[in-house]
Amino acid sequence: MASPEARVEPLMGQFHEYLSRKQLKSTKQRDLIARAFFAQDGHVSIDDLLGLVREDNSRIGYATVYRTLKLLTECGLAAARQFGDGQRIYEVAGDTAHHDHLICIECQHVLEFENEDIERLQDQVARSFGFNLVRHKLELYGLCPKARGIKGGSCPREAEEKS
Amino acid sequence: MASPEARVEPLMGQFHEYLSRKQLKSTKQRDLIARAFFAQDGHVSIDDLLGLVREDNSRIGYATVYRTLKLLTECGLAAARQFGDGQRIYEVAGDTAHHDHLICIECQHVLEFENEDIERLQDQVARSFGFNLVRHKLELYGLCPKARGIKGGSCPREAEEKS
DNA sequence: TTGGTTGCAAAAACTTTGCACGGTG
DNA sequence: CACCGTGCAAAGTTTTTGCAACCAA
Repeated sequence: MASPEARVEPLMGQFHEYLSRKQLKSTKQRDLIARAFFAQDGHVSIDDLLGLVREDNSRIGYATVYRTLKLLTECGLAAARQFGDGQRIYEVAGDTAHHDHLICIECQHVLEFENEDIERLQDQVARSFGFNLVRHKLELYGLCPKARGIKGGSCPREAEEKS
Repeated sequence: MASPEARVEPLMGQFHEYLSRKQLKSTKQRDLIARAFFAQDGHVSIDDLLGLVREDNSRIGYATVYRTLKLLTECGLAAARQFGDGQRIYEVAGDTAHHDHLICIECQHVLEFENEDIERLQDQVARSFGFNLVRHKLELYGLCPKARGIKGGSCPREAEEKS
């Protein structure tokens, strides 16, 4: 997967595209917040993000961060999460928009895949409920060949680490 | 999957076991709340749950519901979850494996669905990578009929609130 | 110019906590 | 009986909203 730095620009592009499609405006604040968000590797809380953007512009307030994150969520570039009883956090979801994940529960390796048939069915399901599908998240958890004990089966993680 | 009714007793058993292991007490309120929670099919918000238990005992307050749900989370019988920007909701642990979610990004309503074709394809995909599929998580995000501006289109959330 | 946008502060929503009383072990 | 749990209300947190000034298109 792309490193955090490398993905920032493409994601900014998607964000701007969404803004103009919706006739919304690009502003310094939105850009600053979105950029800081995309550059994060893992999960960010509102406070984290506010702290980051205030390094650049100390006058930014919570409201703008909340509003921008809401926009990012609407266009599928961010996803709200909550682990346990902790506070709400956001994660970059842009890279999950067009491919899905296959995760080995043994070695934790994550493979990405795409499958048109599944996407088509997802669309059908959404339509059958009267919904217009915007994005999706699909995660498959299973055992990789090695973990299954297949002789010669390789663990995708090990195979990759050699490179 | 076990029907909601069928699983209540075993889960109550686990809960009581946890309580006694931790030297905590069983009380009418805890039982009432836990039972109502386990009997739910999908997701429950604190408010839903409070409403349910108040049918039986109108003097129960938020605090007790929060405290009980915290206990249930600690012992792994409940999981806090958050879809989009909506409020925190809880679901019965282990209940996520067998249905998927369709979420409106406008009104935050969550519908559950099952689709055998999708599941079959997921299995195929996993197999094509040499994986043995154990479980999955699929979330579809879109706009409900009303949010799409369809005249007469109803928001699932509103439709539900009438009942 | 015409809206959408921002920052601030106030309001609302959501959770947690302190305390006196009540109930379980 | 000792102590944990409960309900209530108050306190804390987190998130949203109203509004006048501002800024991008």
